[in-house]
Amino acid sequence: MAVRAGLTTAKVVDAALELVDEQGVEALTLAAVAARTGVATPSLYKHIGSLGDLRGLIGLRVMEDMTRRFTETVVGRSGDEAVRALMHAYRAYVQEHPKRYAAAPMDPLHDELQRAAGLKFMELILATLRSYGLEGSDAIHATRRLRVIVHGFASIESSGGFGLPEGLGDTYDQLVRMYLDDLRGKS
Amino acid sequence: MAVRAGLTTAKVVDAALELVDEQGVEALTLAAVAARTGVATPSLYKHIGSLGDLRGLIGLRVMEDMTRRFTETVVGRSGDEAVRALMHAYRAYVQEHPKRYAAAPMDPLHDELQRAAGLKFMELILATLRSYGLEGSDAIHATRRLRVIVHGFASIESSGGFGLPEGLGDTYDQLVRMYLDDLRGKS
DNA sequence: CGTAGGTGGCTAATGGCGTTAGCTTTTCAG
DNA sequence: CTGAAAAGCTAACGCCATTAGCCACCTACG
Repeated sequence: MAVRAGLTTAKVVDAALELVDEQGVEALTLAAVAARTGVATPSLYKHIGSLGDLRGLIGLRVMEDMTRRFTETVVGRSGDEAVRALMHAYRAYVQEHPKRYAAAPMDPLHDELQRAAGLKFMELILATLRSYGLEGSDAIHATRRLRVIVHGFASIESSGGFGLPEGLGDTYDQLVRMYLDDLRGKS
Repeated sequence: MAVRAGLTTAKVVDAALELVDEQGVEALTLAAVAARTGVATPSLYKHIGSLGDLRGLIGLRVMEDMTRRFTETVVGRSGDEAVRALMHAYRAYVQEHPKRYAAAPMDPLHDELQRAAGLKFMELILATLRSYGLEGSDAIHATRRLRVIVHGFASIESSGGFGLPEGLGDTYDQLVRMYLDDLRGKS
């Protein structure tokens, strides 16, 4: 009689991600996800291996989501315009999902599950910088510098780390300009 | 007969910080702190209000420790030399205590307990930038930019977020130079 | 149309944790 | 020397993750 919930791993991740968006990573609990999906807690184990696994899946999802959006943003652009678009898309994503950002893996390359997604993101940055003709380690350093800036800003902003929200857009514009000036000065 | 442990709040924080340094923030548990201090778990409540409080105290301690060290570093220097010293001291601290950095509060200004320490750190940055003669919001933006860079780099490095450790010092040097070039260009 | 097996759900139970209550013992001020 | 505050303890509760074992549904195959 009673119809089944019809869960899948993807639906569990969906619910978990909603929960994180609404209440933050600390609130991510199997009990809460089970309640949200209308199932008893142990039933989740039919779809995920553990809470740690679920965290990994959420991180993967976020990373893929970000990379997909940023790719759409960057495609068809080049040079400074592409870099500006990428950096602003990064901030916009984190502003839209501030709680979620804390669930994004900072070291995707060291996780078997997330490695492919991490590489894809790295390659997106490299591709965005292509028109600057950077070679070898110069390209790596430039990628790292960009990542430091976007992550540093997003990390602080999403956790309310800037005292006042006033003029944050200006601060970010300055960071983007600083990065581009530096990039041009080296090319 | 049996001699008392003679705990104090400070000693509890000491033990907790050691634990964090050794095993990471996720391992911070009242049970573990109790074991390390040779006391039963509930006894800790004579010295702290809750686990959350202890986390706040640890964050405060780290922030004060950082500010103290950076102040020693910066005192007696000015201009580019001071900024370079501050930024490198920041990285050095996080390299020495990578796990601990995850326990540092990112929004100290919004916590009653940590606010004073957060302000002190902010003022240290402002003082370090003093010789550039920045006024009003320019000083705020410059402070934010510096914070974004040092936190962004330290955060990624301390969590193993850079694929390879190779050339990380070069990347950081480039970031410092980029920041200084930008600062000079604007002054 | 039926039936066997796999799949997805359930309840019960375990162990670790934070926290509270209430008791005992140490310490030390007067 | 004494009494009370301070600092420890044990017991107990509830929440959580996880495991074991059970049952009902769905489906593929006869």
